[in-house]
Amino acid sequence: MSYQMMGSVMDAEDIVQDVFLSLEEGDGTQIRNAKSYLCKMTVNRCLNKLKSASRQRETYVGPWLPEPYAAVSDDPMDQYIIKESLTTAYLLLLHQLSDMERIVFLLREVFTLPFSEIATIVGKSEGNCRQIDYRARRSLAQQPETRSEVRAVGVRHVETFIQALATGNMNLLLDILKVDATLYTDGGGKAQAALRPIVGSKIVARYFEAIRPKVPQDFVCELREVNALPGIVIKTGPFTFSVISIQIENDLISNVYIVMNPEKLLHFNL
DNA sequence: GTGTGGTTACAACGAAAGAT
DNA sequence: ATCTTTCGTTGTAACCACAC
Repeated sequence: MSYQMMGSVMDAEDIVQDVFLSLEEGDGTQIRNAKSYLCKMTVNRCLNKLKSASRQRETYVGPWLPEPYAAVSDDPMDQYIIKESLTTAYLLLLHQLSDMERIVFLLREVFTLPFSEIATIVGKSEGNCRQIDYRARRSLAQQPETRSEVRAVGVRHVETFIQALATGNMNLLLDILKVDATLYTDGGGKAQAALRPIVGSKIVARYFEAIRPKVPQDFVCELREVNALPGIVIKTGPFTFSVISIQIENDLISNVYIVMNPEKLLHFNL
């Protein structure tokens, strides 16, 4: 939930660690409702971080994408966590909501807390929380579906993608991209990236053609699930150069998300 | 005027309690 | 055991206040 709030793996880990640290310091016996108490601590820390994060995001260069998260183990818990709720598209939609809408929505969705408890956690009236949640759900109603059979197609497309990148034959891309496919690149002003989303299969293919010479010669592609979407991790030596994930619609690629911002790729280098 | 956020009202639903 | 009533919760809409 912390990751869904922040859109950042590092921040989420910091917050969770911080919450557990203060739990150890405090006297646990006094806490009657542990679930609600933990939620409140997490929410407060998320809000604090978001206040400073929103200032930074106002000056963010180019499109902002959530930090990519790739499942690395066969741990069933990881598999559970990485399901549809963490797709890049879904996280992007979540981050279109206001902070309060996102908190109320996630407290309801993830922890299935009653509105009375959510109200005490966020310090608002019960009715207001219901309304906030209702409005959040209405905003999210346009959420794209990600069915499992779509994934198999996605993996095939990712392989084609890698082939196109490796050979430079961008015509391969035109066959698997929707005509109105959109490319989102997040360089955060630190890596070379497009300042606006790129729309149209031909223009997207041309973009990849243009950036191909800039990709280090010794790059290695790893086929990985990124934010529950089929994806590619591009590495040069131990360093992650960029992380690409793709969204499938009607058996074709509708959206391509590329994260090149080195700050968002740090945990891939660990 | 418009958008955003809060309050209030109300219908629908399900669970719990009581009556038969 | 089954039916009825009550009550709390939820989803939704309408309205209001405020900032821009």
